[in-house]
Amino acid sequence: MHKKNTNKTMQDVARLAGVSMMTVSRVLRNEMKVRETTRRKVQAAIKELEYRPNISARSLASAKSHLIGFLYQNPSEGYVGQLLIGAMKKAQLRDYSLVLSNLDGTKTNVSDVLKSLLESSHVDGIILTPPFSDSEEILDMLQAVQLPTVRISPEQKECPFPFVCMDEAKAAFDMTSYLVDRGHTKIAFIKGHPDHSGSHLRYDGFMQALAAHQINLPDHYTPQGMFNYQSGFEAAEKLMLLADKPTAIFAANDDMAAATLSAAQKHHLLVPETISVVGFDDAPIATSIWPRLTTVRQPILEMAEMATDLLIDELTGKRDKTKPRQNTMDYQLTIRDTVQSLN
Amino acid sequence: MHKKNTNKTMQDVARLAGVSMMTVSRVLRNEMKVRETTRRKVQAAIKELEYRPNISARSLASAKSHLIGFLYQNPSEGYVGQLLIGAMKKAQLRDYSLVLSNLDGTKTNVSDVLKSLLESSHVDGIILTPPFSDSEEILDMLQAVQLPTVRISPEQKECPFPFVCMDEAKAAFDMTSYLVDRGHTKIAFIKGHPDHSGSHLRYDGFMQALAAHQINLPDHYTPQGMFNYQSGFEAAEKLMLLADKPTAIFAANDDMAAATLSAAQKHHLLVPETISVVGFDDAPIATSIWPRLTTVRQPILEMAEMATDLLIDELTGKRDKTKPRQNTMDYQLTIRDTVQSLN
DNA sequence: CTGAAAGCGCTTACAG
DNA sequence: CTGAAAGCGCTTACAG
Repeated sequence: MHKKNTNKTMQDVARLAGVSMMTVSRVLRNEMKVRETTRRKVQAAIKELEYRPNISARSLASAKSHLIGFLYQNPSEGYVGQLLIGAMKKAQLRDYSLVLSNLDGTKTNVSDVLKSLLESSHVDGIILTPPFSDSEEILDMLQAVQLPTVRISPEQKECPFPFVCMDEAKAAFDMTSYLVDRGHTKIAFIKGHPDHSGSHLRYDGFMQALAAHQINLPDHYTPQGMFNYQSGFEAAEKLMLLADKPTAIFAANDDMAAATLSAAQKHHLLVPETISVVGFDDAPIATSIWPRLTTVRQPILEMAEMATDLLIDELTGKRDKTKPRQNTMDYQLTIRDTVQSLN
Repeated sequence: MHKKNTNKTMQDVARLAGVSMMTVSRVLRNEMKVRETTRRKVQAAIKELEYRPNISARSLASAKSHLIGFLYQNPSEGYVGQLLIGAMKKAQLRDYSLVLSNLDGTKTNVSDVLKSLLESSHVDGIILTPPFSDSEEILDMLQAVQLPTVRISPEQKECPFPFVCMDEAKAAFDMTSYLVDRGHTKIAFIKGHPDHSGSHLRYDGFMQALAAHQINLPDHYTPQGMFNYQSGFEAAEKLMLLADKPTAIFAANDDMAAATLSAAQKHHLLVPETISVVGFDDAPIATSIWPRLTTVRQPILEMAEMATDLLIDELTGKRDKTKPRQNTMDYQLTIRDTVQSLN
């Protein structure tokens, strides 16, 4: 019953357009070597018949699965969620599906998990998200099997796989400067998960800004967090218990910034009156807390979309040679309500 | 290169096991009519060859896509996220893939979106999440095309499609009673999105508990929310501005309960000392805020898993006639730190 | 309980 | 620029 539109086949289109299946196939795959008039005839026939190619048949014949593996870990739900939505959207648009692979609990043998993913799913390509974008183990394996791969926010730019990233160090530098401009000199920084390159980049930017403004960094002002809420809460509490409290806390991501707000509440510190807080990402949580978080907006969704496009271009041989394989996107300081000016 | 394991085909297994492809296929699909000794031989061969069936070939031959449509809307990210994880996990386990369809921006023509999903994706079945589990428009369409469908947390139990739910009214009743037992009599309720059946069920349970305990409900004590943070925040503020403030607020879901905590902070009300707050769902946010939220734990993930199983059983003809098609799962009051006893 | 044959709807070389 | 043939790896009737 619901197959009424299913039984229109390439043969039908070919017949209606007065060409061979081969030509229809060419038009469908956007190959260049088709005469313009022929192309139009075929496209008209496709439209009239409401023809939809059968993905299974295509996959079988081409020995391609039209599946993309999406490797992730989940320290920060909001971040990964955005990434996923962007990738999913683009994939769907271009007739690919995502196979999600959560490598959370697998500290020991990431490569085993990857291997079984490759064997069982027959993915055509891989999207790597932090911290896997910089995992030598994974990168080596992928290169060995020559599986097209694209990376999101890697630190290592030399690796041959294309990527899309953001200048996280510069963004952290700018955010720190913003704080300094508002009169803050006692600024603490909650570090992110050490496996994630973003942690280092953001920390570096913070340190550089401090140096540039000749600001001293007191002891104990850079507690370690893990990018999740719990670790951020604990790190923030340490800071709040210090005799010489900071006037501003820069958390390496929004989840930890949100946790810092909670910790402030627990310790009866008013944000931003008593203590200013800024985050990084502009994840959904940034506007789901009160006060709304001042943070660095990363175009997370757009980064995922671009990465997915890059990969599919490569898979379909549509790679535009003029398009860069290394893309650095813009960020933006998003000023909301968690910073007080001391001037 | 990465296809080393791909080229093992059913033919190879058949040869090694000394049977026909037909028999291998039967074993693979767990059909009953295979002699036990034959089955073992085949299974051994599969194992030895590390044979993995080619999904595309199977789909093509069987005219089934092995795709399941997952319809959702996104008022509460945490809730949908859990649902998604559960469904995804089970689907993957049983060789199915999910096609996500977000019906958020499409107030007007849900049926158009559904129609195009059916035509373009050739899904074998559908998982309906709230509020679509009760959408007559969608239910009618799905029945018309006879597409196997399973529903999560519907209100209408009469519809022929199987479902899995929870006794939300009873859970709300219990939570309200819990508040009453702790001496609260001035209890407000922030209502959920009117399209979601859960909103009514939870509200009903709340009202019944009040009646059972002969507690009066002051005017303005049941502001309307929409299940998201923003609406919860506004509703909570209204309550906090009342001359006759409640001592406890029951938000119809955790997102709105979290917002209530934020609103309390804005208005310098201490939780739970000055005002108690409870939620519903036990979504991830419940423990990502401070104080940690007392709430009703719904087994969201498990519900999605069961629903997916139900659907795949039906799709593969494995439906166990003894298994109920209507499943009501257990809930649990999860007591954390946002309720103060007045006794 | 088991098998030989046909075919699912495409794409891939290979010609022209 | 276009086409005829073969085949991708399974499952579906149909026999026995």
